[in-house]
Amino acid sequence: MSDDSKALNFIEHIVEEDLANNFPKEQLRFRFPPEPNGYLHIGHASSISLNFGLGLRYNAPVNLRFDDTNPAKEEQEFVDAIKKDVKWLGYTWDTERYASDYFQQLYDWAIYLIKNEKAYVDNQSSEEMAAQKGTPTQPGTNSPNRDRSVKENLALFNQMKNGEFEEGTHVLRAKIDMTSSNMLMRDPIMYRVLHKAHHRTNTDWCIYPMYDWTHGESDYIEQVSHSFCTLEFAMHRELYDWFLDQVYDAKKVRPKQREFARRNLSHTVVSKRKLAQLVENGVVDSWDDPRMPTISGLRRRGYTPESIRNFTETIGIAKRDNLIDVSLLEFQVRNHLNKVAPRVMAVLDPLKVVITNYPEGEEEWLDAENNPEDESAGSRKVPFSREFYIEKEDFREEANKKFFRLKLGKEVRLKNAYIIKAESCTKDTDGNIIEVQCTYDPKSKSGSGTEESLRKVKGTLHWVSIKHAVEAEVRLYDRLFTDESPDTHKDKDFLEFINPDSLQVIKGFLEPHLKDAKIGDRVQFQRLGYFCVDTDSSSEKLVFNKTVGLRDSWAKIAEK
RNA sequence: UGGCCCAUGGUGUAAUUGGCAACACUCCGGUUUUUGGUACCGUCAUUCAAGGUUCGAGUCCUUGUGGGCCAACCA
Repeated sequence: MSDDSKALNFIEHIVEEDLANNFPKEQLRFRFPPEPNGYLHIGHASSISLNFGLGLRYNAPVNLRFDDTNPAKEEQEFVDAIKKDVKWLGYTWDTERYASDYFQQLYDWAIYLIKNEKAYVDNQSSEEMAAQKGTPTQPGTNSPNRDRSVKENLALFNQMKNGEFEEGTHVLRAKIDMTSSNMLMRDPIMYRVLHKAHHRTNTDWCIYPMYDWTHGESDYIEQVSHSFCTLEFAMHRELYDWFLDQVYDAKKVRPKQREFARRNLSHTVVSKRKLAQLVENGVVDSWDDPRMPTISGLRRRGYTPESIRNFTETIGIAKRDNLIDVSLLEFQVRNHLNKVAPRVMAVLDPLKVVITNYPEGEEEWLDAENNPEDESAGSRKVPFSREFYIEKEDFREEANKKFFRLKLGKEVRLKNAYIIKAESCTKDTDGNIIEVQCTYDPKSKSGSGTEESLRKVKGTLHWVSIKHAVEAEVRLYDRLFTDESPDTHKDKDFLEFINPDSLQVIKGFLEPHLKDAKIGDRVQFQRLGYFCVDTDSSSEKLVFNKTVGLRDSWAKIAEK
């Protein structure tokens, strides 16, 4: 998976440098630390690939750690979903950890800080504390409670822990520097009172540690050597280090925080909060709606773990702002599915064709190759008869030379079958073409080896015998947002850019063996794209999702 | 008015740490093809700007310009 010949990203350079400076390779340890307050998305995939990729590269353990310090937002449902997604992506964690496992240790350390006069209880309102905080250009002022005695702080903190105070009335603060140019160093809050049940510790605690107090210490407890997070935490590093300094034992590994830029994908949002809004507002059906950029949404859409991993590898890791074009993601699914997806025929916008010189009532089962990219995939039989469907857009009464498909008086090959010639067509009262009459060349059967079968005709069409067709619901997806970067407009909310046509549900006609398709099966509808069987599918009602279309150079020609 | 981070083709990353700007995608053009798919070939940047150091600068220095981040009892 990690190829030594491949260029290193800046994170890997940092690790290499540490190794070169005699950091013991056996002490390398990483972690992936999601908060269980939502589902993982494509942005997390980068972080997952980075951390687990590092683990694979250096044969080092990687912990899955849930950053569960806020019981108001976190749920077991999310823990389960996150574990499922990481596994599905193909990664294995060393141990499953929870920040909540460390509540007692964190509490003990907090007492230690109080005793060292590095922390104090503040019982001002949040408004008062905010006022004292100052601004980025103006220093803050000290809290009147900053010089409380150790004894008093200990007593108050104990009361906080024992549930004697209401939420919002008391906090424990680190005593650092109210004049620091880094706002986070202006006596940050370590603990707040929250009378809420936690999904793991239930009501054991009513004081909960804040992120900054928890994260670095958790890394330290787990002896994580390198702690990678996104750029918005860069300013937190100073605080991360300060908290570590308070408890650090020089004989142990001292975790190092470094930051990388979060990956932004075009035409979507990559923020748990905003994705949650899409679900709550009913813009999509669920977190795993196939239009969502969540791991579960991509899975349901038909993406493979390999394609997502290859995507994260090709987009890399860096520190600059970015907006990754979805085409890089789409390329990876096509690339993988091209190798593994069986080819089948399906008509999504049917036009009836009748072969006037083909015997009525007769049918033939023709050989069809399952995958030209994979000989071992073998072949199957497809039924052919006098009446079948082709796509409406594959027929025109007349068209110019660039149109290789069926037109009156011209020939076209039916994939795996015969060469046919359009003779005439019939229309309804509105002038819509409703049927095309053709003749076929009986000697032109695919694979028969006859001179006629070897004839070259410019176009080849997919088709489905009407009598044998299996019907299915087919869900076609378009990008969720009309703007390539919907959440970067100062004057407009991202919800204003919702694409109203992101989902189109149609009826498709499939070749018969597809009636046994199972949920999750991925196939290529030839000439159309890759599709997979949706979780809503059943034996009574087949449901397919369009994963991604094939590259379509005809569409580009047709536009001109 | 402060602090921190960043700047390489249309997009995303590289560049043996000072030595011929590379890879993938996209776009455009072509070859092959019983998928207008796949595969294959080709075109597309003197690295934000201006100075400086150097035999030599994407890489180091200075200044400027542009962008992002920083004041939740969120993570």
